[in-house]
Amino acid sequence: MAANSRLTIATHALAWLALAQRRGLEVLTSEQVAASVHTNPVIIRRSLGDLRRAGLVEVRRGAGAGWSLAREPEGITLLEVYDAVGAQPPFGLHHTEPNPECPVGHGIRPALSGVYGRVEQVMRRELADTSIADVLRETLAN
Amino acid sequence: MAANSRLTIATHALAWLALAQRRGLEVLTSEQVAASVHTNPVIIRRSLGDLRRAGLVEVRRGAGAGWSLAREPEGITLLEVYDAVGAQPPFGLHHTEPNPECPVGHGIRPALSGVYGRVEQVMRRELADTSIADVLRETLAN
DNA sequence: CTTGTTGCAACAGTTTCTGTTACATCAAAG
DNA sequence: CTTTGATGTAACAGAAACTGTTGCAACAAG
Repeated sequence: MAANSRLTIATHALAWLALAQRRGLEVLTSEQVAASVHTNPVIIRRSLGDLRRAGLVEVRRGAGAGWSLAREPEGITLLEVYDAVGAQPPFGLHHTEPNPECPVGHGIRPALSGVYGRVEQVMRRELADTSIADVLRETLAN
Repeated sequence: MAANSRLTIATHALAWLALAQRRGLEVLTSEQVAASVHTNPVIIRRSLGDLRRAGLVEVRRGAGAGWSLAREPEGITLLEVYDAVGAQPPFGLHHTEPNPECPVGHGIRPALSGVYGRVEQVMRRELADTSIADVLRETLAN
């Protein structure tokens, strides 16, 4: 299992919830979502649980339970989904502290933090520019 | 070992080579670089080996061997380093094919590929805007 | 009370990355 | 030509993260 597919799974689930809602279905069970994503229902519960804690979806328990969007799909951005699923940032610093007696070892971590911060900022700006409604529209166009 | 520190290790090594070169040292051994990064020399050889294959550094073998920059530090961008070390992209698609009979499962992969491609593009543009000389300057300012 | 669903813990399997050891290869220096 | 000091690389261990799976408690509608 190489790549991080958490954003993909969560976005897929949200797009499917948005389409179901448009079709008049009030809720979807994690099993119904799992059938579309083609994975185990527990994976979906974990993912949608993250989104519930972030306030993006709502859940009804007991018999006849299931998931629904907490907001309009136009108002949910991929940045919110990204933050909700807690994926790790693309770049990490040194695992062990570099040699502080070397001028490079001493100052490189704050320097790289600055660069990585700028990269993450443009990434977040791009994710904030795409909504679940956008993804669903592009998805149905294929 | 959680985060991906390959770009960090490689950039650290390049900045250290740039500073050594400015100080009149022709080459650094992988052990000298490892002492600054605070890791094992084999890690440095692997990383600098990637950079050598990408044409960013040169190596001299035999006795008195070592590494040196192949170009001016102003001309080496972090984007080239990023490509050289072959880090995996930040987002991955589904591990298994989603259900093609579901409209969402059918069209979501090309839709997400488009979004992820745009994110990677802005990331690359930001990395291309920073050179090893920039990193070294900010490093020495700390 | 029954039924169907979520919540969650526990665990296995895979992958990726760092770190380490060992040894072959190579080229400069004497 | 031998010695010496370095790179190149394979092999392996250990840690961490993620997906997937099973099992069961908690819960609420009917």
